[in-house]
Amino acid sequence: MPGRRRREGIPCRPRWKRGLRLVLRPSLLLMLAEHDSHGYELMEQLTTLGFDNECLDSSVIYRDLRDMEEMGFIRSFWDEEDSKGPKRRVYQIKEQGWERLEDWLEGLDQLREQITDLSARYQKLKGVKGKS
Amino acid sequence: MPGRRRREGIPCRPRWKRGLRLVLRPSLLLMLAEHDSHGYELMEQLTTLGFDNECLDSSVIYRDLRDMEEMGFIRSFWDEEDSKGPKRRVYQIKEQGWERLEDWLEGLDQLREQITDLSARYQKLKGVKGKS
DNA sequence: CCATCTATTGACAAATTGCAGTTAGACAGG
DNA sequence: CCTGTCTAACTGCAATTTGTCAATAGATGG
Repeated sequence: MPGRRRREGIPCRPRWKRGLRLVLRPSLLLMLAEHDSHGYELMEQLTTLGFDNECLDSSVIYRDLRDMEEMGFIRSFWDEEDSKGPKRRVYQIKEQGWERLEDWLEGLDQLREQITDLSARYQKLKGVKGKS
Repeated sequence: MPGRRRREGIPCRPRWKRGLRLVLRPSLLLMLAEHDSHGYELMEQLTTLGFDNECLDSSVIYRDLRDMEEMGFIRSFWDEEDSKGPKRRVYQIKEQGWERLEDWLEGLDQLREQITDLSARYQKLKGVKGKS
């Protein structure tokens, strides 16, 4: 009945989803850059990018895809081929999507550096504390 | 009049504030781990951790400090010494704060790895596209 | 006494998220 | 035929988080 891919009643270490969400859009866009795909497949493939399926509600993925379509980064159409099961909405990256992907990755790279610095500073602090 | 540190009317490259916010709490906590401090000082020191003051409304910092106090990671008291200017609320890290800092940094490290993977996969893809 | 800098707080609209539910085709087993 | 399960996509809403603006207030310099 649920129609979604998520263990029920499990909280999923509270607020780290938030961080993961930041890379979700870029991740989806990258996968679409690799090849056209539909929501359900993307959702399953997200594990290859470090996501934990048990903790990601499928509605989030569909919603993000919709949003990205509205923003003009991707386009979609209903799958022509009769694959068994319900119809699939296949997404395809657009030129604007490539540009945005590049932007996003640049931003994420900055974030990565920030984390590196933060971590280094923490290690240094621990070193000082440890010696005293 | 404004009482806050922010250029007015400047949008600040739209959606990357969101990413920065993810490291804000850990950053504040780290700075407090280094030494006790008050909101205004912390705000100014944030540039040393890659934040852009022009893009961060001070109310955000104060709010986060308050939240962290409520969560039991830090404590605060009004500054006794008569430094000129208005009174300062000085924050101090608690034992629980050290623990949480460690947790947060661990989470951020995972995020860093995720970004690294994502980036690598993008570079690989560009390589393939370039050669064809 | 007026502007400016330091310092903190409050209030509210807008955006984001989590969670649960709905629809629906296909297929397998009893 | 009925039931359950898997695939697939979508909707609605309450709760949380965030962005932005405004208010307050001591001190200082002209």
